[in-house]
Amino acid sequence: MREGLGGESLLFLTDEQLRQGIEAMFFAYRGFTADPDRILSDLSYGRAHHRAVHFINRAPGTTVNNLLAILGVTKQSLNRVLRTLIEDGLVESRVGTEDRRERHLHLTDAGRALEARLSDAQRARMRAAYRDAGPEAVAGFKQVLEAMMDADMRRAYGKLREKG
Amino acid sequence: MREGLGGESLLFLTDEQLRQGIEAMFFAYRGFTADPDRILSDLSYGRAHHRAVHFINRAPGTTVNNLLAILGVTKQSLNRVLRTLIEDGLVESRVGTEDRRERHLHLTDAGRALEARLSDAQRARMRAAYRDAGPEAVAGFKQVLEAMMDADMRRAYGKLREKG
DNA sequence: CTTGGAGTGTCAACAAGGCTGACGTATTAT
DNA sequence: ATAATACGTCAGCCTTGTTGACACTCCAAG
Repeated sequence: MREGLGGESLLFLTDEQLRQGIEAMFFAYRGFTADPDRILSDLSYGRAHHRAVHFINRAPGTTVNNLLAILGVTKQSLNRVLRTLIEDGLVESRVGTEDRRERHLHLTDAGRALEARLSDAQRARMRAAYRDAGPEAVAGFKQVLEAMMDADMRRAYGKLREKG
Repeated sequence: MREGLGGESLLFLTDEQLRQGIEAMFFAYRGFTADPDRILSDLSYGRAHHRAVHFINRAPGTTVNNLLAILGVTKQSLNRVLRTLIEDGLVESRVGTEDRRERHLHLTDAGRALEARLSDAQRARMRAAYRDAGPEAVAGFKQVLEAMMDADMRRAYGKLREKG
């Protein structure tokens, strides 16, 4: 099996290398969420609100069930977040026309404004990291992350990429 | 500024590319924590316990303050986790010899066993992802993650790498 | 037209794991 | 002596996750 790779070095698969990757993920994820978290705490929102707003912006008109699957939480959990966002006028819930049981979610202008604010903060850090690392590193970064996802999340991710 | 990079393509810095990276981080982090989370929930432990055990294993004899800085939580939060780990005989807290105010943390045999179990699960996924992506991708992956960290976390990460 | 099931919303209760603030107690440093 | 440090702990609050139960609307199949 190792020989099947044509004798190339497999040193990048040592436990120590893997552990470094694990720790890198941990520390990097903290940085990844730090900037939006600061903005959110001023508004007494949390990460769950950010995630909802992000994916509603990404796929306007998405149904609650759809969002549930992407976010991987229970409807009760999502509903609590969604309710505050609707009350605060950031999200609009429209009864479906084809299937009137469904609620289609859209951002209001205020919602889009918040999304942009959060996105900008998060993208600024990503942009700096991407620029520091360069295009080849970025390609590798995405490749590893995609391989790390659960199969169903990889599918969801793929669908979102198509839309982009 | 763009010209300063020698005219190379900067398409990897578009907002759409950045957004894909953001979503990749989100989905990948879920996969990253999924396997240990399953093990932990059977033991009525959480991610916080995993993190503590991981870093105590990584830097045996570390002090509480040290761990606090690495984990980025309050001492009250850490203490709650640490207390259960000590009660359950997974972690040992030894009074410092030089400075007797300090408590030095060590894993017991049982603690090491749990750490290994969690590590193995997490590493298995990382190893699969690394192997799928290949060594060049892994190098890029780490480069981007490191660039994404806060400065102080990058320092902490560097220190841990030296030890490894 | 009735009935089952899907999609949704909501109530209640609970737990993990963050947070702040305050206080106590060794121990060390000044 | 006094101040600062390291740690533990109590109390209380928040977000965000969980289960379980129940009701409502609406679609589709019988």
